[in-house]
Amino acid sequence: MKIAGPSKTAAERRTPLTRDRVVAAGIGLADRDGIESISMRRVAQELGVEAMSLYTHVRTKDDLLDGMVDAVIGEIPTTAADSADSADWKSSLRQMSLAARAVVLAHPWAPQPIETRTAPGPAALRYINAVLGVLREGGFTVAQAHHALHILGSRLLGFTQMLFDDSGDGDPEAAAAIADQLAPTFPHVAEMALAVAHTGVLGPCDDDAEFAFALDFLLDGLERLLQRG
Amino acid sequence: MKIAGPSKTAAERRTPLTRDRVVAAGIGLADRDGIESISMRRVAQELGVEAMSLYTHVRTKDDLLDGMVDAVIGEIPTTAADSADSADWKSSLRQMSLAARAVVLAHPWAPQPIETRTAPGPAALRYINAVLGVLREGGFTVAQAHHALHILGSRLLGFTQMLFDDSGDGDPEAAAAIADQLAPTFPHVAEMALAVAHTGVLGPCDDDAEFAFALDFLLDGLERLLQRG
DNA sequence: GGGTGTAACTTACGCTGTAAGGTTAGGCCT
DNA sequence: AGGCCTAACCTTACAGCGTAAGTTACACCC
Repeated sequence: MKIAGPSKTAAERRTPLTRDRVVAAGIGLADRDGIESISMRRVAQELGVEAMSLYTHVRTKDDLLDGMVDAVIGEIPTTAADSADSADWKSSLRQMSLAARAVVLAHPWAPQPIETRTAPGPAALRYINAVLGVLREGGFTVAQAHHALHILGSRLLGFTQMLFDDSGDGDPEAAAAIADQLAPTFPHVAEMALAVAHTGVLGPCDDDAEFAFALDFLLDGLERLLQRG
Repeated sequence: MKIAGPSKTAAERRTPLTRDRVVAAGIGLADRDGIESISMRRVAQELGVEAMSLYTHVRTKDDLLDGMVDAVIGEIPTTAADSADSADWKSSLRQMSLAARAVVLAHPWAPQPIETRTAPGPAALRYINAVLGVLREGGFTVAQAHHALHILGSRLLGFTQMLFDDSGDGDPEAAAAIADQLAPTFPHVAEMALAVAHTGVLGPCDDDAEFAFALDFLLDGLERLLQRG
């Protein structure tokens, strides 16, 4: 039974679903509520649609995650790779890593699904290709570039995953209490926790410094690798 | 209604559940069927018990994962940290990383839950404490040791997570086909894929070499960091 | 033997991903 | 105009998930 009325075109009734719109809705939801909130029903709800409708545009939930990951990686600019000065591979890679980090900071949920992907999407390939291009034109052999890729590892994608989260919550007093508790059994851990709290790890600010330090450390090492031949 | 019969003690009827037994069952299941097969019902089944019974010994599923992760980390020997020769921090760390890698290879599912933990368990603290001890006694300042921890990152726990899995499946012909397909759009990726396949990445064997190379690269860098002061 | 404590079981709820099939609307051909 | 095709979207259903709440069975102590 259908109620008679002025019929509307599909476009009028709703903007049509597409893979891009589904993926974008997933990214928006993850940005807002975290990666764990991603379910087919929630994403569909975000689009004013039923869960099963998504399957017209996305093969499985994993395919949706693939899309989200690749879209995020696609946000990373690779313009630094286009520098004419091939001797400047170091600052190109530095720029690219920092750009990647900026994107990841905007999508803090991204590292987890990135690390569980099995195959790189087109955007990931494009990015890796750009990195390899910088290295090769900078004088690295194929084998050296391969090593560099392993060494820079996740930092090329902008994240440092720590053994544990040491970005203190900014409360030196609480840190001191924790350190006191740890001291008898784990003196070195306590010592570091205290020091980190004292010297003022102020959230993302000092994490940035730590990221930059580690990145430069690695790039300097690669430079020596290159010079050594 | 109860059928009369010779009553048995709880111990006779079944070996009683404990947190350790639950955790061990989880590890065994994950070793066999992968981390994705871990569900309260499956783990319970492994123990001949109902799912809800696990909650007597484990607060939530996440607590179970915490336990599994910490038990695995607890398998890593830290004897290398007890070396009397404090100048030999480099080989101590090398030994500890390789030992960690051996443990992780025995539990390939471990990296994923490790990376999603938020707080380190006792075994993790013990391990980190041992690493920091080696660094401090080797002459590193607290700040330097902190940097070293960030730089060695996941390698201290024995894993290299790659941007994508480049351990070719050992079929140079297939690799060549893939490379041909990639070449027009991603020439540098294709080049590397071909090279990796040619020079014979033979599965875990060459992954070991790659891991060792990256590890030594980092340790050498740390040594210079130490000497520079 | 009655009370207490503990460990295991049972039931139930609201989620999940997705298979199978139903409905609707527009485009195209005769 | 009538009929069919196709694509998009919806409905229903199922097996599995984590876990809250309530129940039972037994060991032990007074």
